[in-house]
Amino acid sequence: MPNAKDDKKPDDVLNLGNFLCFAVYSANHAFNRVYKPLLDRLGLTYPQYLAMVLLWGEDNQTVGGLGEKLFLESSTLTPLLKRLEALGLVKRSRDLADERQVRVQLTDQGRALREKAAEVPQCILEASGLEMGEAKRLLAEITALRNTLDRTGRG
Amino acid sequence: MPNAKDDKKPDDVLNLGNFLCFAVYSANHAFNRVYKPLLDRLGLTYPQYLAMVLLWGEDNQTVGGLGEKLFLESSTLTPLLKRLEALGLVKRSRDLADERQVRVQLTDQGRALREKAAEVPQCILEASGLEMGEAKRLLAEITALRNTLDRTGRG
DNA sequence: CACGATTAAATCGTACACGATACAAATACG
DNA sequence: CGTATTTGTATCGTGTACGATTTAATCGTG
Repeated sequence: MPNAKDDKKPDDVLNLGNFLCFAVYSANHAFNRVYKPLLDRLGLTYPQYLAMVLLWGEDNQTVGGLGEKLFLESSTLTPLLKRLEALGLVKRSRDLADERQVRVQLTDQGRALREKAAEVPQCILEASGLEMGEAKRLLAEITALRNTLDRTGRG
Repeated sequence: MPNAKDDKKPDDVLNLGNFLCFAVYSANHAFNRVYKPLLDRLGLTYPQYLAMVLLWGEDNQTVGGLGEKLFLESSTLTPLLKRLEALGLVKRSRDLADERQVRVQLTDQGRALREKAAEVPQCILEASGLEMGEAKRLLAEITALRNTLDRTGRG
């Protein structure tokens, strides 16, 4: 009788369906597709929406501060924020005390968009098919996974 | 004493840390960063690696077949596969029976790369900090979530 | 058999996403 | 003080990713 630890076929190891990374990768794409029609009505892309959520929570953040929370580099954020500025949702200006930093402020239009975006989270939760409790548990597990991976990826 | 269901501050709803989508989004980026140094040694990007995994499992697939498994459009896959072809890892050729389809075949070099890539999944599992059992459970939950989202995103 | 409809890839335009690099402002330190 | 180093953004090049469109091949129906 084969050992329970060794009786996997070699195919199992390289079957994409068994890749946790691929589950995450494809779930991310699936979220994107669900968000798309909702965000189209706001004129935002998904990463732009995430940046706006942060700014709605705390205005006048620096590029670096936003990048740290979003796990994004300035090479990604700078053009994204410029697009938000071109849309008239934010204003970017050098910090007077430290001119290396750029601060991002919501415009009136940017603040107003918050109302129109209010229903989005509920729509997403429904699309996930999860109860609030399940969603929170899964959220905690995936966040913990991300933090572990991130320590490896940087340490 | 406030009702347990209603005593959340409005901020809770728009706190990025409570977004399941953001957990998935950032976990995906974190996986990418862990994979990068491993895949650099193979000369592959992460999506290219996923495509190769599928081809190692079943050679001679069509572009559409790969796209269905990877949840990617031909507009994404075509250039990706052209890069794999330029690397000498695959060959692309029209299906003789149905010339609309393009079939992707591994070259000897592409097959050989499988050996060098063999240790990758184990490295990733270790980086995730999860036991095999935990990883499998999480995999199943995230896959189920993706499938639910996907039904909404398309239906 | 013909011809409109469908299908499979490819192409194009826009928007992430990152590493490498550049550059200016701020800090450290002799 | 004045220069070396560090820090915060921005820029550039490469590679996804998708929707809209195009093109060519196949299929369906008359």
